[in-house]
Amino acid sequence: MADRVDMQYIQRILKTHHRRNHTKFTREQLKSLINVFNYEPYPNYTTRQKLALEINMEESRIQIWFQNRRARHLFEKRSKPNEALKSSQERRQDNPEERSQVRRCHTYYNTSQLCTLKKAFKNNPYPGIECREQLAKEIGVPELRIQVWFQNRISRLLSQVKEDPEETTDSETEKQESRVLKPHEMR
DNA sequence: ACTAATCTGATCACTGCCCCAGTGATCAGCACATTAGT
Repeated sequence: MADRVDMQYIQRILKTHHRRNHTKFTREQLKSLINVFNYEPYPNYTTRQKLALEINMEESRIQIWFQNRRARHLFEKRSKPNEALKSSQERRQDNPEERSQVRRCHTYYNTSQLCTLKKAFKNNPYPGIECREQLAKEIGVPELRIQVWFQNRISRLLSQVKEDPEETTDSETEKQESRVLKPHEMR
């Protein structure tokens, strides 16, 4: 019985799990991105926004590009440890100015927005791009903030389940959330 | 094959409340994260 319920759950998620379109950067955009990366591999929000305007690309795509670029760079440089990128923590220790560096403004969700997000999470903890965009439009928050909200929520739920797998609750919502499957377990 | 997109877990940063829990933002990923579009 439980297996059948899970299958329905999995099928529903797979059906609605769509990725964002693959972004194709132009040669000029890549040139600008690489230039910035070479002297600032950890650009703050202000820098990313400025760059976004400059190359006419969403700031969220730029943030992801830098994450992927750092991952490749760190992988390539692992054989030469002294050339590795400094972590953000190390950089902050080196440079007190870094401590006041601009992070993106904290997003505050009101009760109604949170209610919508929680309802959506209950229905599908791994929403695809269409679903996230619809939610973003519905509650008036950028799509990437929705993605981060879901990432934090699933992450905290999974670590909570790991910490106390025996935990049982009477709440139907929590019961449903506690049987969340990881994406690779769905395939 | 290359690389953008996504996921997980850890940690930072800030808020509201009174010392720490809650939560959004950011980051790495080490038998070198995985998945999927081009």
